[in-house]
Amino acid sequence: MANMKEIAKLAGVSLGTVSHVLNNSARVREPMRQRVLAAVQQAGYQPSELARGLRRDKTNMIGMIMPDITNPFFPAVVRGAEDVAFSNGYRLILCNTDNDHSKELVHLNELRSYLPAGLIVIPSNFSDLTTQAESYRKVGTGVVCIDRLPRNWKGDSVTADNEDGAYHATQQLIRLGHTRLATIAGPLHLTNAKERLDGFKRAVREARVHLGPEYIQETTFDKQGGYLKTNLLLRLIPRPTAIFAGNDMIALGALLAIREAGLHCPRDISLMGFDDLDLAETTNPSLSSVSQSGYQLGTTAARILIDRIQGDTSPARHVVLETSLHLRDSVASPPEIATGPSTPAKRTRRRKQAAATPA
Amino acid sequence: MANMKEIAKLAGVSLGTVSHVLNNSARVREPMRQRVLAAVQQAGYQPSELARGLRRDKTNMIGMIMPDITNPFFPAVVRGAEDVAFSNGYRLILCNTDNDHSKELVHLNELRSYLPAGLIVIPSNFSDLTTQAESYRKVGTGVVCIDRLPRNWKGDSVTADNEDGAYHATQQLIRLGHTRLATIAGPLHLTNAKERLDGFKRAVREARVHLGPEYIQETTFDKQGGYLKTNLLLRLIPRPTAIFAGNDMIALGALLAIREAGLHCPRDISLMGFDDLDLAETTNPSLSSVSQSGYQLGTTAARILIDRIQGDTSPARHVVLETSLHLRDSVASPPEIATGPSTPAKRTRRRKQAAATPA
DNA sequence: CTGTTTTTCTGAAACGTTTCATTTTTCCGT
DNA sequence: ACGGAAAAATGAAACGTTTCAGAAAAACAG
Repeated sequence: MANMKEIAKLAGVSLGTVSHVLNNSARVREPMRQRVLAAVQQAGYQPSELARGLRRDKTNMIGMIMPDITNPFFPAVVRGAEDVAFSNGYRLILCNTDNDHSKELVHLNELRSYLPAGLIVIPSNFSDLTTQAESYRKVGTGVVCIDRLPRNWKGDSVTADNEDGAYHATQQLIRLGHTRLATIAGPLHLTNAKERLDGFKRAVREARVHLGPEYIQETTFDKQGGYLKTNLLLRLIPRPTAIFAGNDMIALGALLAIREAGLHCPRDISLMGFDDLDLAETTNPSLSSVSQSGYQLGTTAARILIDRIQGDTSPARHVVLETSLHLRDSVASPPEIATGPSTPAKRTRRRKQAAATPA
Repeated sequence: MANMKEIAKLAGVSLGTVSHVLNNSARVREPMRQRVLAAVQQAGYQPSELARGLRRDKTNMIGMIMPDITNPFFPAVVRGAEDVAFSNGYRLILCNTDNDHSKELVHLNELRSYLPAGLIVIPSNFSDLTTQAESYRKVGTGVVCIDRLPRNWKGDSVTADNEDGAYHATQQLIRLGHTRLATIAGPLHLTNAKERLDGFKRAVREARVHLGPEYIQETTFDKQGGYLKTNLLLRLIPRPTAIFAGNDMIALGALLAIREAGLHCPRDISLMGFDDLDLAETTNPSLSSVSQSGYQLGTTAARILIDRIQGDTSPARHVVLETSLHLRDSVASPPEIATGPSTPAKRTRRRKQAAATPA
């Protein structure tokens, strides 16, 4: 491929001038500028990002580190990030950690040798990101953390309003008449799982409903976890009439367990999920869920990162995205109260606006 | 970050020696080698991939170009590719084309400036990949094409055995007694959609079933397409008793249309999908589908690419992966033949082994 | 016109590697 | 112990940019 030297010769100018034209790094008089541009055009010249990165000590690549692209919530996040990154001239390097913090560490270290402009990270379990990000920041590389935060995270972050979403979802169950509530939370060392449980608890507390500890289960964020814990919950006496699941995968497992137990959702038991994955509307019954926009998570993170790259040095931003409640067929009034066919109409309730908390 | 010069000084050797130790590019006596390794260890040195790529005229990045990571079939492909790429020291750069060939072209061009070691591409609609790949290959960059092939593709490829999968799925419907078959194919300019239709037709022909052209519909690979075309099919007289959908998204739309028409699947009409997405087992009824491994598609492509990078110059390989039939609740015998509760047991039938066709 | 200031342009150094032609060291046979 | 061959180590050039100090050109004031 052509290089700058050839362009310089072709345009009859010096190397430096070509560079200045290409980067607007100095005034160049119009006729000369045009000659350069013409030569670039003619040769189909593209600057080498490698040489550029080497010289500038920074490339236009953004490392995206996440647990597993195969998890149905994450692709939208990646897509969001890629869209704004690409349109600003940045490329995404994808890394899967499988929620293993040592694998995360490996990625974090190896990415250094590419001098990425920034990092977008969905931290793994027990992530040590806080320390690592410090060392990245020292060399001027931004790191923004999304979806969930590692211990002591002080940097930029974008998350959903998990507490609020869970609170309103639970409140809705209570409003329908449920008093025997249960929840299956995700791993509580993850901030998002913890916040959702907190929201659930707040709604329960405010409604002055008493709940034995056995009605609050913790498990992994997957179908199997939901299945096993639901089997436990279904054996409790009295049996819960509504389950709030920490995410849709858990809810899916719960649905399976409910069906296997010969029970019927929502007649015998209501079910609420979190994330509002695509599959929520195709299950049987369709799954009510707290909706959060993965895409927006991604775009927002990329936006912040690019701002930082371009010199924004304001204090750490903590963007919290609104959620909305998506009611479908999996929730209804509890058996004792049920009045005829009690499937509430599909509807969506908006939550508070996204809030950016500077400092 | 430390560079080679510092390591050289630290170890008391020359720059070249450090490089030779790191790359095994020349014999270095053991004591010296040890001193270098120790210095590397001590300084936590990592070679700059930028400098390395610049000098070698090739990086260890692999460009992965696909329509949309948000399409539920693709994340597994990416994951497969990333797994074998990463474990061989390569990184994945992700690009979405939205099935737009001009966007694909942009990506193809911009990726050049990173000197990627190779490209894995799921071509967009009307892709001009064949031409582009030629110019990449000229500079020693491998390109492997997966899932579907652009016009005149002669290079390495990995695809599923679409024809065979569709053939056996259709055969199964026929075996159950269906004679009024219909299919909703994907966009027929895509090779995979075309092959699936071919398989369908072959099974129909072999069974000596006659099918009017109105029983064969073409649409986009999405829910909406399936929904609309199913509405058409349901109005035909006689109404088809089984629909083979070009993929699971189309099947999903079909399911919706069937339900809305007041019909019941599989009692009134059987439905078969393709891809066997995760959601196939959570729909109501669960969806029978031709299963193909996206993950394997990804790993195989990456494997081939890395072989090429390491100097494999054998003729183009065309790997065709087996599919398997995943029967669930959405298929049963047609109404006229039905004998009691006719839900066939869940089972999986293996198809022929993966075949590599060297040239 | 001339000297000064301002603007534009140039050329070389530097970024951190790999690689190749040389030099230095080691090894071996006599 | 010596000379020559083989092996090991070295140093500089090159990859394609950006950037900086300085040269050249233009603009301006008197």
